[in-house]
Amino acid sequence: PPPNSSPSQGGQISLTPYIDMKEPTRLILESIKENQQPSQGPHSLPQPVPSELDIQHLAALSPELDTLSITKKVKEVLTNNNLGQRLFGDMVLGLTQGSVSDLLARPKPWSKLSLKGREPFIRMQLWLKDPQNVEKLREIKKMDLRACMKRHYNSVSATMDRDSLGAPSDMPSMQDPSVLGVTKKPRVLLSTHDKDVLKKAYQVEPYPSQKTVESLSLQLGLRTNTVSNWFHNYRSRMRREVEDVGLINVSMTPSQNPIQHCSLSTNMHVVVIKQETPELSESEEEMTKDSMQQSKYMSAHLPAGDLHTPEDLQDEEKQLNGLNEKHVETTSKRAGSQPNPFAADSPVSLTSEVPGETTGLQRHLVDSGGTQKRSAKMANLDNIIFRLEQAATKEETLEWEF
DNA sequence: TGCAAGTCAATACC
DNA sequence: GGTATTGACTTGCA
Repeated sequence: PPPNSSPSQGGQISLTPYIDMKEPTRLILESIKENQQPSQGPHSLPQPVPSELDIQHLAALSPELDTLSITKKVKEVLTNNNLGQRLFGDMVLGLTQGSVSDLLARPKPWSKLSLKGREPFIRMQLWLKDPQNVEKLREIKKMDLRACMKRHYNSVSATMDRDSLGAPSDMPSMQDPSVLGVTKKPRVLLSTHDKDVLKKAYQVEPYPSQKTVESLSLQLGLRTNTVSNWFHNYRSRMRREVEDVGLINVSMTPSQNPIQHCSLSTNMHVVVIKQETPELSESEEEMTKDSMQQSKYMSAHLPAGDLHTPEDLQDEEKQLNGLNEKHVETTSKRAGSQPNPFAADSPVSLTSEVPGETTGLQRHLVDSGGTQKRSAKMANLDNIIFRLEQAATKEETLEWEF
């Protein structure tokens, strides 16, 4: 990394925009600003090749990019041209296949990314804008293939040479870490039972004390580090899942998405059940997206306090099993469009700022027709809003079923 | 010191 | 063989 900047987190890059910036960076930034949506076509002009420092400049100075559409486009181009994630990761992003897969499948919204986290998206955007992007990768792929074949040929002949010299045929290759005196630590594979126990412990205590970690590691026969790592990873992945909800639902039709089960905070679950309507009109699909985006918004603003009690958690599985019945019951109980006592002053109010007026979402529903089904949905949405806001003010706990 | 964010890389899965 | 998942690790921050 360059001496005057830090690649990750917290805006440590202390650069003066547009003053010290090298010419290529300025040109690239201008081109990103010009068109924030990814584009690819014959009219694109060749880009200057950005350096590592340029990328960091861009991450710091770039306007907001649409990470979802960037990854969507990248996936499309890679798939259409039969280019693998490994190749793309190696040659374009400087990341491994697993990281590329993760990034493409679960892009974080731009605003949630650290400077370092933004770099791959800058690289993707620049790659998409490069008119020769596919050709370049294809060429590299061909060369790679040839190199592989050459390596294979060499290794075969080397084996034959060894054999002819009387060397053991099972002699380890120099790539083998054991040859270099490095003993590879075998990967820990947690059993389903282990994971179940850890998940249950997480529900009760997402940030376990040292004592809890030790007791869990004893109980499961794992190293304390493994238990701690599991909690770190699980928290991080749960958070990401929450962020995904909005992004994923934008591109997913309700028919593809019968049940949404996600944690809204580290210890709070939301279960959204698709209503059994055979077909949804465009406006109704929009409504589903809207409500999920609202959930996403809320999730980012909800308190991280412990909203579960251990007693409730014991019944979690039962509750999940009986969701359909509960859903009907809850919906019908609240179907009377219950007034929301927190609407006016809640810091995360989703309802109209003017009391008595309908929200944009409500208007949307009214505009799209006044059928009974829509009324039920409106009531259901009221219920969602009401409960989200209750949770935001910590006045209601536990599982939410909509 | 504990945490989040980002990533690697082994393994599972299709 | 390509992609997805996930335990482990590094880095930087508060």
